[in-house]
Amino acid sequence: MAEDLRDKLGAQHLPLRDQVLAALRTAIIDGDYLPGERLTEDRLAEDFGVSRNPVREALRVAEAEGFVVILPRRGAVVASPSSGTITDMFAVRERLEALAARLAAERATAADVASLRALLDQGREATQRRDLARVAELNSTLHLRILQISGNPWLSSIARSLYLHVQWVFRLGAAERAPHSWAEHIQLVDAIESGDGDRAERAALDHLEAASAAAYENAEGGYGLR
Amino acid sequence: MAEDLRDKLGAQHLPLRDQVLAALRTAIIDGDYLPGERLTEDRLAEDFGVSRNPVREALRVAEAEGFVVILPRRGAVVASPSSGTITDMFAVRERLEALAARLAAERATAADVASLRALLDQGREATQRRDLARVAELNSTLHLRILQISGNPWLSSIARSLYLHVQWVFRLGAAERAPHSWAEHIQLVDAIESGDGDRAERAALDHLEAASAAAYENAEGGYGLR
DNA sequence: TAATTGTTCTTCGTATACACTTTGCCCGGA
DNA sequence: TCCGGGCAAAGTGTATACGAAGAACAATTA
Repeated sequence: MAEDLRDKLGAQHLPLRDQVLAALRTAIIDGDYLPGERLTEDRLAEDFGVSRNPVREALRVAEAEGFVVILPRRGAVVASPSSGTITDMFAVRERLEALAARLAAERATAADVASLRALLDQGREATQRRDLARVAELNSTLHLRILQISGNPWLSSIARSLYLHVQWVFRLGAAERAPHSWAEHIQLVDAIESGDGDRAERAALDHLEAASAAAYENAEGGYGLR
Repeated sequence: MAEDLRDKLGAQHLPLRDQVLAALRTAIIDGDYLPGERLTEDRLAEDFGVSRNPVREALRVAEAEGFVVILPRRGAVVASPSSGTITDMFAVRERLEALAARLAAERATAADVASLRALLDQGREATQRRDLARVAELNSTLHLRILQISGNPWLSSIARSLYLHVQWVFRLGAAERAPHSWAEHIQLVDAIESGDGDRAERAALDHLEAASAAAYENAEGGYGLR
């Protein structure tokens, strides 16, 4: 029963509210909770096997992150990304990831570049195996790694949050984008390795432009959820 | 009108947690709570005259926003911005506000421009009265207004949060930046009115460059807090 | 001095209570 | 059938109490 989950959660040293937040985020991103769906505190508390307090705290943060909308005295619902949201998110993401690419190019150590190359290798392999889920995961890891290499915590945390949302909207809209983007990733890593900020920024912009276009294609007629 | 009613119904009641969050933010920004200062739940609850629950929820959001740091089982302390923080924040802000200026230029209605001009007028007046606090406030309002006009909610909320932090760091570092930046603001509004995105973006960048330089000057030796 | 123990302060999570709103439903009247 | 009133259920917002566990710090002991 609930104790099972609680024991599992408690075994780790993270506060329950964080566990709940993480679980809530992934549940939303994975589509377990659909946009517009009502999230009552009691239900979440039961789902996660905790009391209302950790749930409430997690909900507030989830709201700040844009995953849920909270209406006073009416409760929380899963946010409903509109098609306009895609445009807006990509407009911001474009700027931020371009900056990240530039900074990464200017600051990357040999070890940093090596870690990126390793990810590319794994990605190539996963692509050959047609393991799309793994490719998507590596894709994500690569982006986050570049953000980390940029060495700017603000940039990193903001872009990371935005990236999560993009994934969410993607998944909602349609199937995942194919490993198609991998060629662009190679360009990007090459540019970062070269240490040429301009070039890295351009590569990032190219990549995002393609990703954005893909997002639109997928989104065609895919957002009738509300 | 139906939506009017609906908005009013729920939105009328400000939950305590939101009031606490707002109060906490401004207390931190105004320096009432200094970096590194410990924020126990009991104390905050007493300070704000509420129970601990709203305080806890506000603290989680404040953490997500970067105003406090919460160490598990140890509690919350006011975040300590380092001098590196300034560089990082401005790097991000530069990109975001440049984008905001461009979008604002492309989308501003006549009424939007008029509201910006009104702010400029009030600013000029306040400057003549040497009412620095008011100038700073108008300054802030102007920036937020431009973000709003940009019509991109993501951009707006992210940049807004960043802007609050910049204010905070400023205030910590030294006295406020003078109305000196007002001339740049006029340039910015002119550019937005012209509808020329490139020009608006350039104006925003110029403005931020100057602001950034000023921040550095002020920060010289001002951040011994950690 | 260094290690150990104990005390105290807090956080973290649970549980409970209750006022107040919102929502949904039933019902009677046009 | 449709409408609106009214009523009950559901759910949030807030307060309060309590216990377990951890961290900090002082006291004690070797």
